[in-house]
Amino acid sequence: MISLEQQKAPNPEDFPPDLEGLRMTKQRREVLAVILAERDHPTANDVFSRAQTRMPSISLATVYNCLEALVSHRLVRQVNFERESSRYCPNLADHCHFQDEASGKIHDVNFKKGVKLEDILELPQGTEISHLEISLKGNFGK
Amino acid sequence: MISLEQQKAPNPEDFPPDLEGLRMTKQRREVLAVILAERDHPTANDVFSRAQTRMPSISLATVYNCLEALVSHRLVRQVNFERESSRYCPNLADHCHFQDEASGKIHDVNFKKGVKLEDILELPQGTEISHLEISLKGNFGK
DNA sequence: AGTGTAATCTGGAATTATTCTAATTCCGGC
DNA sequence: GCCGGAATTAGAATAATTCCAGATTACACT
Ligand SMILES: [Mn+2]
Ligand SMILES: [Mn+2]
Ligand SMILES: [Zn+2]
Ligand SMILES: [Zn+2]
Repeated sequence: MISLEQQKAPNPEDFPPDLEGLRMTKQRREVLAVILAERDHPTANDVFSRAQTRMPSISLATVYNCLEALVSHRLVRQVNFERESSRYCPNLADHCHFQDEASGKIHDVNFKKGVKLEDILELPQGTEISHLEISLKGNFGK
Repeated sequence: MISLEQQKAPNPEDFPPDLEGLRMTKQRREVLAVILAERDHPTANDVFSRAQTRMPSISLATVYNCLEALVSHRLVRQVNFERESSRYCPNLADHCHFQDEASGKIHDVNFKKGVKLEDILELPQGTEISHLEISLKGNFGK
């Protein structure tokens, strides 16, 4: 498991051949390394450009394939803001996203301790949540 | 203001000439009436088909224009689920959306009384939220 | 090492929701 | 009734993503 505290860019070669049941190909390693290297929520195109610097032959279709594989194996999170292009996030902790309207930057926002969604939403008995996305926009303080 | 409890489809002619500062044209009335008539979160295309039954000359571009006008004047809410096409909702109360994976249906979900977002999220001092979207998927109970 | 097989990768075409454009029509005020 | 701006329209354009079909690679077994 890759720590989020990790500061320097991970070396793609360091990933085991099989992560969470996903066979790690050269391209998947590179895409994952790109996403872990910076926590700026890049788009597929951003990932493509960055991956190309070390792997000039990678194709955009492959980046999409890898992202889909990584997301479905829960190694990366897909982040959506309204109808903008999807972004990708290496933070696997429960969190949501805030886009600062002035800078365009997307910030991770954690839930306060002990908060459960069932506590704040009027969900009928027996509801099971399989997917949740919370997206905020505005002026991010500090 | 149009009540949400309203059961029968509203007559487009009943809307005043100016709603929330938005000039109500024939097409905008029709689009709004379509959205108020059923609470099923139709897509732009759904709205287009329905509007055509009473107004065969309306164009899809106009439906998009009207939706954008209605949304930006807060008469209608735009609802997004991941990368699916946008849907439109007449419920102006604070609420979020739950898509039942079995039926595909989208349900409105209210917040419990007295819940404030600041209570559950770790937002830095001075943050101002201008837009918020919460989308859930799973098995909707009941 | 060599072979078979399935998975993956690739470049380009296709898809599709949405936006843009430019011409026409409409509307409220004079 | 006329003017000017706003709205509508059909169709073209855009852009993110997905699909496709052939080439490449990786793994399993000999
Ligand atoms: Mn700010
Ligand atoms: Mn159900
Ligand atoms: Zn994140
Ligand atoms: Zn709704």
